[in-house]
Amino acid sequence: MAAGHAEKEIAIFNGLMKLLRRGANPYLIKVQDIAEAAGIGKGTVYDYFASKEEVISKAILYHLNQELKAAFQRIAAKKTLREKFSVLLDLIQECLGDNRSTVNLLLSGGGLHNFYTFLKEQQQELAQLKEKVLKIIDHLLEHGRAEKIINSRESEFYQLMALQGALAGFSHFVGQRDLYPDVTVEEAKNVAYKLLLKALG
Amino acid sequence: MAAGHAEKEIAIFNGLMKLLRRGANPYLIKVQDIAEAAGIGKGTVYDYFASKEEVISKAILYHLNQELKAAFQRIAAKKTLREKFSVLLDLIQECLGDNRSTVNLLLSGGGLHNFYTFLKEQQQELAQLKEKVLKIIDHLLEHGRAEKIINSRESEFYQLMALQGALAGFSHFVGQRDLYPDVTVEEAKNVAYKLLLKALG
Amino acid sequence: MAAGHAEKEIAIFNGLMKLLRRGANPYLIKVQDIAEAAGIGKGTVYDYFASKEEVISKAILYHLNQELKAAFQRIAAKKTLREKFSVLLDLIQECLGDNRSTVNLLLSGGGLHNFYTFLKEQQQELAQLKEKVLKIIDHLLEHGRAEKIINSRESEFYQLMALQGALAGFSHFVGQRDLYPDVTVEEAKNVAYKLLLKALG
Amino acid sequence: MAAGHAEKEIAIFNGLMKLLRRGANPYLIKVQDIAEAAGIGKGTVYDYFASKEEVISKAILYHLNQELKAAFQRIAAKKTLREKFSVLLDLIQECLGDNRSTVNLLLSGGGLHNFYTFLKEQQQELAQLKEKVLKIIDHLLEHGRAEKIINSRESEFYQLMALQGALAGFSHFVGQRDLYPDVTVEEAKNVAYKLLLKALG
DNA sequence: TATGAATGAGGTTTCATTCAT
DNA sequence: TATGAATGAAACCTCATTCAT
Repeated sequence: MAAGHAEKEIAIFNGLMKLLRRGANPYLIKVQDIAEAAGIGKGTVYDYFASKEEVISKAILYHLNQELKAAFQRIAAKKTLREKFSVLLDLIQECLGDNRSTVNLLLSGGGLHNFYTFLKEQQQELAQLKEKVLKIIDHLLEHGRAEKIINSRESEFYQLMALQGALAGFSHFVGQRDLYPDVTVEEAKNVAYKLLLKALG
Repeated sequence: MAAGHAEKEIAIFNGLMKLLRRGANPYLIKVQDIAEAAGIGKGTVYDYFASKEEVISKAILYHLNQELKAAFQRIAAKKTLREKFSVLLDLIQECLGDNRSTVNLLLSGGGLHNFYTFLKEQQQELAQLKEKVLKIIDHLLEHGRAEKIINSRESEFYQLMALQGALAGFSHFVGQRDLYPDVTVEEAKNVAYKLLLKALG
Repeated sequence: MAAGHAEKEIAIFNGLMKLLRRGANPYLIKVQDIAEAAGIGKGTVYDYFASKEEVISKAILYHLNQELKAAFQRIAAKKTLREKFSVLLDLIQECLGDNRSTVNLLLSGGGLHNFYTFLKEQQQELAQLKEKVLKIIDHLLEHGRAEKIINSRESEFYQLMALQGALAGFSHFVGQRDLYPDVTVEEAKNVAYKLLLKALG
Repeated sequence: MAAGHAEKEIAIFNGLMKLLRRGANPYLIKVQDIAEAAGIGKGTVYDYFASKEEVISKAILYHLNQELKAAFQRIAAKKTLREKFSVLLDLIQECLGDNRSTVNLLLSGGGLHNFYTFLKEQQQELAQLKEKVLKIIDHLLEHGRAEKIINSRESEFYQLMALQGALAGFSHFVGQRDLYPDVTVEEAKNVAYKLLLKALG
């Protein structure tokens, strides 16, 4: 995916993400909007994509891939589980700061096609993404086990659910800040880590 | 909300939910579809609602209210935290069985307006819903404390996040069953409860 | 026309005229509006008329007939040409005071079907109206001749055009008062009479 | 107004006028009709105008402007009042020949918004038109005074009403030819001129 | 290759008319 | 007889897509 994208395609992807980050609803975006955001003509969009649905789907997937790759690098760069987890929480916060991010939906039960139905036509890409997410999760769990912070008595499924739970708890906090006016992000991060340790320690 | 709805309104609400439960995307539903699903004429829809967006928004909110009320009753009917929690997990599973349920979105960070943008015009109703959800959460936590299963040393925020986390972990399992072909629902429920206890016990 | 109208019909006619006098555009009036103005149900309108167009057409004609009958009586009641002409000008002014009167259109070249296309389906009634208007005109001219104010040297056509002209001049004044802020109605009436005399004296 | 109109706009204006001259009622014209008359697609209409009402209003005003400009030129080209007045009567006749002309409404008391309600949203253009009409009237009166055919003893208002009256008398004749089967257009024109002279000579 | 003017299918909405009560 | 809830035909308008330039 990294390769094989024409310069114009990237411009379109970037334009579209600008729109989505600005809070635009993918179902309500017009081809006109996409062309404008990319700084190209409306017809040009169709020189690179077969339909509006395809542009939007591919743009979302392209950027998710980018974000996940960057995410993995930022996480891998840290040495300890605590730091890695902290970076992951930061990433979640950054993404949820986007009005309707994409990453947060990966975490929820709904999955990405709840975000944009037509993504389900991109099964292959979706599978790749899922794998990338799992790779990150696995990376964390493995590290935790290596550090002896996570004990290996529990099943892999249990460990996964524990991690998901800690992340989802934090996601919920970020998404509903108004419910917790007195809680700082730092506190919430600590709580999430504490939950992780209690579950897996 | 329960009261004050004409018979036809309810018919429209029910028809619409039938569509949504069948996996229809609210953004792609046509007024024609709504009328057909309700077994009425297209024009009749406009005798009761001002626009398509209004019908869909109000139908979603109406049914969420119903579901939450029923949920609370089913939960309240149980005596122990373990049973209450189990019922809540069952509810989540039932809802996520719906192709794109509504309840699961309440749990995710995104919130309901990620499900249907135009809901944000129904602020009042949305606030009511949020309160109902919190009431359920509170009910569980209180019971847990009364049963001495949940200790009161941790902050309320911590308790909330722990519960959210356990629920979200299970939601993730239900939404991504294909990732865990060997795990039964019963096992997943047990894991979720175990997570809850470890976090709050 | 005077007879043969059910009480409800009259109510509908009166309601409609209330709307028209209020400035409503006959093309934009809804059956709902008509029913409301008449204080009856929408369905009832169709117990008395075959279509919306028919109601409106017949209402207009009914009221024009009434107005013309009253007009003739008011004019006939006066003794001298001067007085009769003055009353006619008063009538014109009253009618034009109505936002979009009907009488003024009789005077213009366009004719009544410029006011409401569907009137042309009521040929018979329209002919009756035209005759009533001519009767009034003739009544004035005859009186003028009897009073020796109008000389009989000129052709009947000439006399008609002269009268029409004087009336139209005044109509124009009434319809475009803003063009003549310094001219009083009384002055305009005098000018109109002067024009008549000059033309026919 | 002549300038600043895209080629397509003019095509739409011309198509619409074709419809109106053919006797179409502006309230009953469909966007489809407009597009067909202009030989373009339905959507294209909306590339140039915001709504059906706007197209129709602007088309009417555009053509009235054109007609009035041409009218003024034809009148100004003549040397004597008699000839100028004769040309004006010819113009009236030509316009009234159109089933529901526009010019005739300028002459009647009703004014243009009786022709098409939505014109009243184009106040600026309407004012321009009124001025053009007055300019023509003034041009005639001035010439008459210069030729000593019109004496200057009477007030300007009187002169205006006299001219309006003569024109309206003729308009009435043209609009109601069936009432005067034995009168030729030439005779009617002579009568109108005679009325003018009697009133103003 | 890139464009945006043009298109018309298809959507939402209105409202005259019907008909069960 | 009188009603107004219900209907769906038909209107307006949008916007994805095409294609001549």
